[in-house]
Amino acid sequence: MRDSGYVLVIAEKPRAADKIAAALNLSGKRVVNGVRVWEGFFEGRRFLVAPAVGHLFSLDTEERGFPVFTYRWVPRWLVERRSRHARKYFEVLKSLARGASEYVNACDYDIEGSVIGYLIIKHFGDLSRSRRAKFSSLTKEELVSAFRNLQPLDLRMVEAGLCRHEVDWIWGINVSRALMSFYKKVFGGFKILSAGRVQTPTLIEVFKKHVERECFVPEIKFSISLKLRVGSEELSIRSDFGKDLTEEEANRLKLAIERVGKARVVDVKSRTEVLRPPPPFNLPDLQYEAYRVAKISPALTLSIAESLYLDQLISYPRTNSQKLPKTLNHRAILRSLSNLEGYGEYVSELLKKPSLAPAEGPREDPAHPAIHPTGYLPRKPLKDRERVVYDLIVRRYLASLSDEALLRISTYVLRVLDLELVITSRELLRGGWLKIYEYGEVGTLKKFSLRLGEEVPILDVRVVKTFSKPSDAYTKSSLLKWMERSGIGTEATRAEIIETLFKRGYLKQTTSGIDITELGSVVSTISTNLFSELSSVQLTREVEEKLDKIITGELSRDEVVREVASVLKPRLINIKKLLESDESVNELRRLAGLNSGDASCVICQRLAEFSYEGLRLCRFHGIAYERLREAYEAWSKKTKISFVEFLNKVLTLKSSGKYVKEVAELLLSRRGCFDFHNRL
DNA sequence: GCAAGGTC
Repeated sequence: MRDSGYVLVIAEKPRAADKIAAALNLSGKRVVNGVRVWEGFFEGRRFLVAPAVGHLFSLDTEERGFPVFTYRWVPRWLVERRSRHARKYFEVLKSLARGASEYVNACDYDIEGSVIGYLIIKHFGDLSRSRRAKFSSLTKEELVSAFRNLQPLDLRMVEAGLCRHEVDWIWGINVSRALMSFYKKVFGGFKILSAGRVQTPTLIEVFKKHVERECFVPEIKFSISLKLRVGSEELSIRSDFGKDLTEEEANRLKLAIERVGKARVVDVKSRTEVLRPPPPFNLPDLQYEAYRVAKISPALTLSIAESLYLDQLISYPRTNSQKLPKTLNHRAILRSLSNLEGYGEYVSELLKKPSLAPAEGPREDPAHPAIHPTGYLPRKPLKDRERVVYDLIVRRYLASLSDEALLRISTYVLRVLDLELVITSRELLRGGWLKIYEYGEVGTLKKFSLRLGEEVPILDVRVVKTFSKPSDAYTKSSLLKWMERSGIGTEATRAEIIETLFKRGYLKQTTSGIDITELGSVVSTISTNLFSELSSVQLTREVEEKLDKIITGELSRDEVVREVASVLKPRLINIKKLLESDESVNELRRLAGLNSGDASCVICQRLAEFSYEGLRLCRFHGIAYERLREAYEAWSKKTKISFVEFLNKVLTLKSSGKYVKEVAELLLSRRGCFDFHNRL
């Protein structure tokens, strides 16, 4: 009976199903219910290949409120509004599974792919008649070999994957619900709030940046600005000669340099720097560059890349790889690209090269190669931003196949008095890949030359007073980079999670970048106070370690899930008690960093956590106050300035933080009450 | 409705 049936091969997505069918020579194409499926014989057996569209099942619960630890897998299209499109794939797999005699999970070989295929077979088929196709790329060779050597179902990978889903669900749903209850109790009304293993550490990172920037007091620095005549040109240069100059020292130095009036070249060094071509894009690199070059947000870049991919113009964009397959026919792609306006000349140069080996980066991805143009050309002109992203991908691909660029760097050491001054000339000797990828970061190019022993006239000397600036606010792009560096989220989800933080009203866009809102601060604070694990990237590391142990058989899914529940449950019960009691509003407010009636900041009414000279200050203004004191101490070592003058100066500086300015204003307004000149 | 992860 079994031999009369067919082997149902489950692919993770339609495009993968097409490739698997092509590799196995299954040419019978059918469209069932709008879904492409493939049919034919492979090594004497009847095969049918049908695609999922990522996860077809989702965790869900019927219980309201929290704590909630009961959940089950349900059809995703039933519970997620934006997943209606998954229904037709769900129905087709369900009906094809009925007639199958055997099943092959041929989804991507990672824990999510293992779960996607497993749940489909479990619900619609028969796990005891199932096997796993193990391949790391969708090339014909790998696929044929995978199907000749089908493996038993990878049940430990499946357990690890199921565990990841359950842990994220338990943390996310419970803490989100707790936050919503908190909001209702303390502020009144319903608001959708959320927390999770990836979004909460990201939110807290923005919160920390907010504190760092808004409590920032500029440092003062004195340096000497020199105008030199180099050949026929004037060159301006600023230096403190490696000394932390006081104002007085700087003034003396200025006079001494003016008296000498010239500098002498005492050392000349020249070297050629090789700028290697960049690797082709993975998704994070593309998102970073699209923002840097064209200010397109990471989420929009992904959605544009997605549509270019669906139009067959580029390869699959949700990849982490910076490598291209050895089998890729670069000449064919180049010949095709040469028909596009703007690349023709450069591409013909490339085609003259005897061999074409793309530069590679270290990042890998088991499922997909780096992003590259397919060689298919746009059938109609691309729209503005589509054109920008496509152009970036094409140029980066061409750059990866190009020659190195060469930079001539000459360093001159000048002596004036007993001090040394270094000036650098940078000249591009060979453009190489920079000719097609002009966005390469090479620094300012400035060419000049000097001989050893030459005297350089000093035309002008000034003392310059500068003030330091805080680190930049995050942008969507740099925040995404931070997530990537911290190892949280995946290529496909990071940008979306940043958008979620905006949608919740936790983050806002300002002229200087991303900032946290009042609501975001409240959620950060509660999360830090009550669910500290969720507040750091550490949770992801621990979960990953445990998943690895499930894969090796050292731990079971049940053990891991139970442990998570045992950590969460008492705390959820505790906060629930607070939420149900009428006397606890003040304690709840304290946990959120809000004032609790008795002790509030004299500036902003938040919970007072510091007290200085009888001034009650919240954590923000308290930190700002401390920073002001420290900064004044440093300033007064360098320049004669009274505390009042210092405060007034801080108020005029753009880089002073908001909380710092508020504290400075408060102190100035109360200067009659405090004798702080001497106290500091 | 709430996560994070797939994919359209």
